[in-house]
Amino acid sequence: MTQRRHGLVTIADVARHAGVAVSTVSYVLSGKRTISATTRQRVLASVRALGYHPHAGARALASKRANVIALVLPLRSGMHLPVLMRFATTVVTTARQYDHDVLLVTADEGPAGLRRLAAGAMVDGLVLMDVEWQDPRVPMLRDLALPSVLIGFPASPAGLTCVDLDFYRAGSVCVDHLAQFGHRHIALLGAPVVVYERDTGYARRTMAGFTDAAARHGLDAGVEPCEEDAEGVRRTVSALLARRPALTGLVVHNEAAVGHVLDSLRALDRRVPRDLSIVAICPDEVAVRVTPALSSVLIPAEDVGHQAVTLLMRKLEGQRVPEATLLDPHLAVRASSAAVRAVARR
Amino acid sequence: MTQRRHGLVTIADVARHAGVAVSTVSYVLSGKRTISATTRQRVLASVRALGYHPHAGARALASKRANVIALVLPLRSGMHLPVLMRFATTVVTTARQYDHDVLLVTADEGPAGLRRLAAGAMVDGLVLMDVEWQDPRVPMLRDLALPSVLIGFPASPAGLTCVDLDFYRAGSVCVDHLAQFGHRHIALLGAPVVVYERDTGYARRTMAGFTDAAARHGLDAGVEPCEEDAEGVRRTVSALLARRPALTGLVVHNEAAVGHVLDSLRALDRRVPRDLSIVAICPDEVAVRVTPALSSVLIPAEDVGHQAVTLLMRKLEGQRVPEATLLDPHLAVRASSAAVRAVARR
DNA sequence: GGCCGTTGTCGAAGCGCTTCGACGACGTGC
DNA sequence: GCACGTCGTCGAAGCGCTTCGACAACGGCC
Repeated sequence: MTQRRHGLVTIADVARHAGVAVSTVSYVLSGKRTISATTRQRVLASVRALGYHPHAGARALASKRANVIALVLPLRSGMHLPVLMRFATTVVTTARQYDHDVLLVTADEGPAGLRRLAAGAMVDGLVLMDVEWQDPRVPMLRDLALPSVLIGFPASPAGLTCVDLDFYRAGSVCVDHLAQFGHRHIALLGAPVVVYERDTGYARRTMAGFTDAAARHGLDAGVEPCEEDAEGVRRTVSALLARRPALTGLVVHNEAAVGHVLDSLRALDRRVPRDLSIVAICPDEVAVRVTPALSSVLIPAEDVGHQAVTLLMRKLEGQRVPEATLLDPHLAVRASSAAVRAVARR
Repeated sequence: MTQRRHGLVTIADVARHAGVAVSTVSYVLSGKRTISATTRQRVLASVRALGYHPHAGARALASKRANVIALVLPLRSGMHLPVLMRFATTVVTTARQYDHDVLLVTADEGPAGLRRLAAGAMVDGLVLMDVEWQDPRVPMLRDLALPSVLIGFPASPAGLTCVDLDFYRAGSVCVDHLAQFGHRHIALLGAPVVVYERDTGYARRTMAGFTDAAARHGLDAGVEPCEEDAEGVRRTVSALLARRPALTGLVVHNEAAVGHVLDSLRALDRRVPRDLSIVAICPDEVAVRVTPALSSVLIPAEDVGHQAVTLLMRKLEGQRVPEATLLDPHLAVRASSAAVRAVARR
């Protein structure tokens, strides 16, 4: 367009064009000193006329701020990709609102990778996605001197800034919903055993929320870890129904298993929601893709991503932020849950 | 670690520590001038001792190379996320091998976003993922003066650098496979009608490959566009089977529909592969997740991502690269395809 | 043995930006 | 009417790095 032959439009070009000093242009653009309205207009007009964009490297060098944050993805690939993708795009768009760009970092460079970014002043801060209970990235965070925000909770979050869905309340909300519908015998179909053994934060917290709420309502409740493959689900479900024939309500916190659960119930000739009400904790996409559509507490990818970036920006400005930010669960009632029938079947 | 109290370790620190000039350190690190072995060792030792990493901004400013490439994701969200994610991580790791980092850019800033990156010298080049037949990002690419590589083919790829699976050959390979198994009556179950209407490149090319190969083998072949929802698939499949009862081979190029296709066939009491052989063009994950596992041509996410970055790096070094890079399809034979039975059923 | 071409190193000049201190040109207050 | 802030602008000093030209030191050559 209006760019110079070879190379970029520099702030000096703008200054010349507007007939002011370089520093004046800088102050107009940053707003760090008062500039008269007339001068400001003139400068801004020149900026537009020349199509000026500051040179990121020069800015970073002089200001000691790169205006870039890193989005650090974990190595393992067990998580739900659509949700992760929504996180990522939300992080990017939110960061842009704060005039920051996003550097995509995979954890496979390990600690050295993050250290490189820090030492090279490439980024001003980090957003770590999908943080696990025992996350290898967390220890290094402490001696890195880079502001960071974690999505998910590690075992010892003291001194860090963490954001996540409030899984405890999510568990409770599901139970509350079933209780309101008159269900007295319920179960939580949870993550695979290994997840509990790994001591993963969110699974435990959901379980606690479920158990506490059930106790509060005086319900007959139990927790079933559950594998994710069709066969494993089938076994778990039929064993559960055989053992607790009075069961009428099911909370499913295992998005991979959701489809198989419905298949199994169909195979066992149990109708949803006539014989059994289901509430799931899973991404909305999963909940509406199956038949019947599931009442569910969704994973608020957009909210979490937005919150994470906002918190990080606050930290970059030197403000203090809460260590834990738990986002309220929101229950969407759909076709899979209904009032318990007056007379118990079979 | 060994970093200075406040602020970074600079090249000057290294020079002082090693007892050489700043420029000498620079030349050791870049290799752009011959340096004696002894000096080099001394400098490298100092680099390690101090934990030196060059300041990215300063380097970008002085060298006019940011050592960062942008990964541009499209706005629409119709594509297969796991594959996209594998693309992305491959791009990141490959870029790292060339000492580059990756800036994540969503297309929702539009042309202005890319222009900003170019003008601000934030990135040295672009990788555009999931390029469509009529992609709004493509026109601007031409006057942007930034090296770029596209994943996928737009309508007019002249002057650009594009990488993708060779869908024409993918279509052919599927037909060849079925023909070898003796199938004479086959069909292509393709993308939804809108995709063909949108004139999307890959769908057309697959179709052409399918049709040409079928003609070459003298097969009875037809193409069926197919919606992605369960009901639409069911309709299409039963209509197809009713219309062409002799059909024994099916090529499915519609990853979202794959599961529904199998469901429909099951409902119609057609066994796979006994009554009907299926070959799919889809990500491996999709192919092995269903029962029976599908013979399939996979989308080589890793190869494509790797190729894209490699090509971009070659362009950054001023080398010429081919405009089109088509990756060979690879057929994985699994349970869903078999020799046609000697005597046709029903 | 003087000359020249290498080889290895140095010093200094920027790259484009931010920021600090300086400094006219204004009111204001007495 | 003079000293004093305040406001708006400027010039210059870096930020940490790359790169260019210069230049000792050293052999090889006739």
